[in-house]
Amino acid sequence: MLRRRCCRVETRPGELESDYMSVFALADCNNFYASCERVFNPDLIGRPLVVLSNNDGCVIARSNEAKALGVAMGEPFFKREGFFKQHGVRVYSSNYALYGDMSQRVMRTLGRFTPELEIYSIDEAFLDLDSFGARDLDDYGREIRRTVRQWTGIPISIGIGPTKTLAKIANRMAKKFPEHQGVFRVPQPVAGLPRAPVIPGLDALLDRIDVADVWGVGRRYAIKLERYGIRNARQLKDADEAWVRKKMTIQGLHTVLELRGISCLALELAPPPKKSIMVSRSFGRPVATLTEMREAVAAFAARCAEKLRAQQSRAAFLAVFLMTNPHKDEPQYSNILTARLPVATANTPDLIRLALDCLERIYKDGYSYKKAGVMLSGVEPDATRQLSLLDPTPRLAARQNDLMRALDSVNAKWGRNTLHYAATGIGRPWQMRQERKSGRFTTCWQELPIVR
DNA sequence: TCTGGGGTCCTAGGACCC
DNA sequence: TCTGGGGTCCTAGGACCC
Repeated sequence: MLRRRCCRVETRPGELESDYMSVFALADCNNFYASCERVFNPDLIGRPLVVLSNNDGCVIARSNEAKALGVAMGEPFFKREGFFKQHGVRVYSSNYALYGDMSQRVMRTLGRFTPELEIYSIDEAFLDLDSFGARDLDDYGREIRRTVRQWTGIPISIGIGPTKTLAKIANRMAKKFPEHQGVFRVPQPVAGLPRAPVIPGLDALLDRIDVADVWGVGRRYAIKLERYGIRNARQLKDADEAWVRKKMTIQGLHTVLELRGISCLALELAPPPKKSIMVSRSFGRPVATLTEMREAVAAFAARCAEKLRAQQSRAAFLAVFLMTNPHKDEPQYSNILTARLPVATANTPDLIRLALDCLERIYKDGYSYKKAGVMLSGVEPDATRQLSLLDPTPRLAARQNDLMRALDSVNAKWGRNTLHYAATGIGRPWQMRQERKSGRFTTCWQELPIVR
């Protein structure tokens, strides 16, 4: 998920809207998934612990102790299983119901400290601290951190700075060096024009940051920059604007300006609705029959429809794709087919029907499929949708909407898939493997003992 | 045996039109 | 044989994020 670019600057250098008195904080949960597991199993505190991706494929979160053992992000679990046993590393499947709920608790807590909060990802939020300039911001940061820890059990780090990019860097410092006790601040500009703010100590700080660790610089750009002798954040900050614009597009230029203390990326308070929606999974075991594949694809389509309705939108196009396992020495096949819906819709049966249609046209017998998915595009908010001659009659539309609303509210109350379409299957043998999942500590009353 | 899922934005280039 | 200039729209591919 990435909602990064929302500009406050004009793209032509020299026409910048001055905004250099902003103060951003980035609150980031430490080893979030690992920390969530620990909240409900204190036994894990102080032990090496990893959380695995879907299907228990690879490592996607590590406690500090696991990091210290040299466990890398993204390592395939099967290659490390022996090592984990040997070093007593505790291993968990990902438990998104738990992490999602813990995330909400953290975000609600953070919301008490600022009127303006951007939830950037499951474990990160930007806070607008503009109006707290009179306070000691380091002190305020420590108070936020203490409160989140106390109310949710989750440890966080806080980085503060005049731009989002600098707040990100500050957060890194807060995490990396324990002497800062989880809070680090890049000072506000003390002088200078809006186009050239003066920030004390900035060069010395950025000199210590690898260019690859700058927000917006990925692996590819890091390699490219290195070729031109740019290895750290200070060198990137001082790079020529036109050159950066050419080599890294407008987004790269924004990163450079942000490093200088010129805010280009505003806070996004309400996430804009998604323009495309995808649900895809790798299967827990290979799927080799059309019957099973139909269930899986129907389930993906149904989930897409739920996401669509959750953001009050409809989709005009639907695509189905499937693929075999490229890591295996077996016959390979993959394909994708996109189709237009007669009218933009968020009605689950319509989406399932079209998805199954597409599937039948690309499915080939004789292969073991590893992964499949459904994608929706041409997604528009209900309110602005073009009307069509093919639209269902108002009466039918109202009935469909009522039915979907009822379905969604039952599932919201009693848990996902309490009510579902038969086409999506019951046994679901293709479902993800998650053999090491912790309990649904916060979200599932069904698992509590029933007291009579 | 076993290698995640879900997004966004930008640019270049081709098709097409006048 | 000669063979403009400028605009729009769409798609593919490349980059990024967590």
